[in-house]
Amino acid sequence: MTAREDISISVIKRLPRYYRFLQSLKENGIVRISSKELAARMGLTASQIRHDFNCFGGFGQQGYGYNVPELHAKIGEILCIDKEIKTILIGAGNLGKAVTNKIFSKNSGFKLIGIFDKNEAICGNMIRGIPIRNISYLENFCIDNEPVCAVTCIPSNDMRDVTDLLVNAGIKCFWNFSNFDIAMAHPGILVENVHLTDSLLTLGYLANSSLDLEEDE
Amino acid sequence: MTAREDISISVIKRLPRYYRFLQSLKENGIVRISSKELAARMGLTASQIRHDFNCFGGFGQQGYGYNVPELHAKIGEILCIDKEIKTILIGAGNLGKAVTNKIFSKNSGFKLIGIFDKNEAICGNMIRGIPIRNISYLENFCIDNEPVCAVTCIPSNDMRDVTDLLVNAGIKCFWNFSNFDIAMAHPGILVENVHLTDSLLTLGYLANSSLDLEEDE
DNA sequence: TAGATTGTTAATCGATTAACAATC
DNA sequence: TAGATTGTTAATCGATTAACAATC
Repeated sequence: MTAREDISISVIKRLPRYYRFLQSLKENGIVRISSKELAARMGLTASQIRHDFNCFGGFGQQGYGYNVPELHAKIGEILCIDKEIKTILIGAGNLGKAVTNKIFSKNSGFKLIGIFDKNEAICGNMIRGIPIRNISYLENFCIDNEPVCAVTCIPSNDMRDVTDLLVNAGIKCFWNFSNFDIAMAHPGILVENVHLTDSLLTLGYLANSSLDLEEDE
Repeated sequence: MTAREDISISVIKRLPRYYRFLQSLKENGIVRISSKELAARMGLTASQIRHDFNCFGGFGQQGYGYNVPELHAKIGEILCIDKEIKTILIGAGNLGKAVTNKIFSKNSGFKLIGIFDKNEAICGNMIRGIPIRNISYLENFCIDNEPVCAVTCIPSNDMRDVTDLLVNAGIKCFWNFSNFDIAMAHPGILVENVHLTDSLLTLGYLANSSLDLEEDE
C-alpha cells in the first residue's frame, strides 16, 4: 500500500459516491463500464474519473474499460469498509438514533460498542442491542474498552467538556454533528463534521437566489 | 441587490459558518473584530475573509475592522434567514424527526407546513404541532398548500416515485438525505444533499490512513 | 489488425493567498 | 497626523479538463 497522504481530499470525498454507483451497477448485473459511460451516469467527466482512479493504481484495461465487480471491491478496500473501528455514540436523541443505523449498516467500517446520554430517563434502554449508559460512565468505559472514534450528537454547549474527556481518554477521531469546533479545540485530532444547519442555510441562500431570478424573467 | 449568480459556491458554503461565529461573538458582547482576529479564531486567512465579505459589498471600515452586530445582521440578510420558505418533510423516522428540529430552529429560513410518512401506524401523531399524514395525501396537499421545498428522509428505493410526484406538484428545491440522485433525475431542480453514509466512509478512509501512519512511526 | 479506451502528461480554469494602495 | 486595517488587484497554488501515446 503506497503513501496515502498525497491524495487530495477532493478525490477522497468522491470515493464513497463511486463506491455506491459501482454497487448499484453490480447489483444490476453490469460487468463492464468505460469511464465515458460512468461519467455520463454520474454527471462527471471521463477525464476526472480516470484521473481519480489512477491515484490508487491502474484498475482499468485499455480498450475495454473497468470491470465493475473488481473496481467496486478495490474501492471498498481503499475505503477500509471491512475494518471495525471501535466507536461510541454520545447523545441518544433522534439524531443519535438515526446515526446509529448508519454506523450499523453493513460495511460502514465502524463498530458501535457503546452509547451514552446525560438523560437518566432513557438510560438502560437498548438500541440495536446496546444499552444507553449514563454519561458519567464514559471515562471508565473508555479505559476498559479503548474506543477509537466518537460520534457526537449532543448540544454544542456540552461539547467542550465531553471532547476534552474523550481526547484525554485516547479517542483519535470524531464524527461530529454539533457546531462545536473540535478541530480548533484539539489540533491534530481527525474530525469529520456534519453541519446540518449550515447545509440548510446554504440551501436557503441558493433557493432564494434562484427563486428571485425566476421572478426577474 | 446585485446579481448573485456570479458568487462562487465555495464562498456561499462558508457563509453559514461566518454567521455562526459572528453570532457567538455578538453574544459575548464583542462589538469590533478585524479580519486578522476573525481568521485566527476560525482557522482561515485574513485575506480570504476580506475577499469573501467583499463579494457582497464593503462591510468593513479601514483602520477599524468590522462591526460585529452589523456584519452578523448583513450575513443573516444575505442568507435570507427571515424568509419562511414553505417546506414539507417526507419520512418521519428518527432522521426526519431530528431534521424537523433544524427546520424549526429560529431563523432557519424555512417553515415546515406538512409531514408525510407511508407508515400508517404513526399517521396522526403530532410533531411540533404538525400531524403526520399518510403519503397518499401528498399530492392533494401540494395542490392546496403549494410548498416550495421538500425534505426527503426516506429510503432511496421510494425516492423516484416521490420526487416525480413532488417535482410535478411544483416543488422547486430539495434537502435530500437519501442516496437517490435527484439532480440527475430532475435537471434544473435545486438540491442540497446530506450524504451521511458518504461522510462516514470518508472518515473511515482518513482514520485508517492516519492510524496506519502512526503505527509506521 | 483496427477500434476502443485507458493511463498520464500538459493546458486550463478557478480558488486561495499575498501585496499594497486607499482611507478611516 | 500616524497607525491600523480594509478593499482590491496580482501572484500563486491546486484541481479539473483536454489531449494523446500506450496498449488491450
